[in-house]
Amino acid sequence: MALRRTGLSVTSITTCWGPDVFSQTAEYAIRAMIEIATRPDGKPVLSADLADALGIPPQYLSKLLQSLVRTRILKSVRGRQGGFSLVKSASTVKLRDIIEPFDDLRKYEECILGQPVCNEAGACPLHDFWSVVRQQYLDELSTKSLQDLADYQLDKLHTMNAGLFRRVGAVPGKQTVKDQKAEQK
Amino acid sequence: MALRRTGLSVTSITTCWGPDVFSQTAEYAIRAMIEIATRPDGKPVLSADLADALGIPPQYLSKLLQSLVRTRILKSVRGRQGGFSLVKSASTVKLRDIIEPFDDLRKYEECILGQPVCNEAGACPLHDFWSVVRQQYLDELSTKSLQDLADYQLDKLHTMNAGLFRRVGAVPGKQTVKDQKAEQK
DNA sequence: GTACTACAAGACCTCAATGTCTTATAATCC
DNA sequence: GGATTATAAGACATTGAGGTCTTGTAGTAC
Repeated sequence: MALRRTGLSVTSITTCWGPDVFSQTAEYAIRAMIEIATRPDGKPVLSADLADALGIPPQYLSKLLQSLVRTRILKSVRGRQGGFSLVKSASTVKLRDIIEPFDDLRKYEECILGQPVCNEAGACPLHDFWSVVRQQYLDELSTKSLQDLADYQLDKLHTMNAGLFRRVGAVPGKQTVKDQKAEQK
Repeated sequence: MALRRTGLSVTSITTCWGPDVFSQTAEYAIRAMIEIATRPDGKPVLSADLADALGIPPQYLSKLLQSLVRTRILKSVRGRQGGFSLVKSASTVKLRDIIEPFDDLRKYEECILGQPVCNEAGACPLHDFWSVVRQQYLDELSTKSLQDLADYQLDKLHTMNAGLFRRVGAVPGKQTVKDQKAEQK
């Protein structure tokens, strides 16, 4: 399964790393939104703090959050006491709202085998199977809210206050970027 | 959803085209295998003929098929009367066998949200949902055989002898690359 | 109003999947 | 055995997602 290289070139077809449900960008967005939603108070969160807590490249996260500001599910405040915060309640933000700015869901309307026409009238061999799975996925995106995700995450953290997660930003006493800078002085 | 470009660079995060179930390469492989399996006789099929019938870049398809020869689900014969053909019966070739050389299915063991640990003990907010969908998908890969896919395809072609498919290679009288060359002379 | 802080935004870099080009090699027909 | 046909395989080109760097701009504290 590993790449087989001889000299400078690839002998066989380069092995790809397989399918992703979300793009890397969308995955970052989901995790960041959950993190923001689980912060106890509604205070704006610094992009750098989020990046630090979640292990996401800071600059990249910043641009990503700006995109979400543009789609009106986040707002940003500049200057001191600034940062990113939710525009509306987490329960009204659906998973789909977070993903759509990055992953084109129209992809799911296309045939899984790339046939130009694939519907009930003329389907590809995997149509029946895929149409079921696809619908489950799309339903989940439209149904599940940010609140649901945040609740789940908080519940987990409380019941098993453990070191299983790298992300502990929601835990009181978490060291922020600001704290670290203060220490260095 | 479209790319927003100003001058040479991209203003916002480049919009990705979303998730793919199969990589492009694996998709090609599946379609090629179905095509080979639906050829009436067991005669070897030319790579160029397949590429032509399926609209796949010929050289790329050639390399891809060579990979499948290496994994022993295809065999190739050089020279005249040569081409690619199945090693064993289509009913013993599972969808998984076709995909695995290209798409790393271990990807499906990982967390959909990229958390280092995500199992029953400590799950991400989407774990319950995703573990169901994932299993359905993996089951389909392990269960469905090339014969199933070929039967489905042949059935469709017979019942609705229509112009809905670009691929008509299984239809008797199909013009092959060889035919075209003959015409040009 | 000046210094500071934090978001905003475009240019640029990297890498892997995908696709193309060219040459080598093997099998068959005559 | 020589011409022909078709696979084999490495080198090279392309493209877009992901990621970094640098500079600009806006808001706040004092």
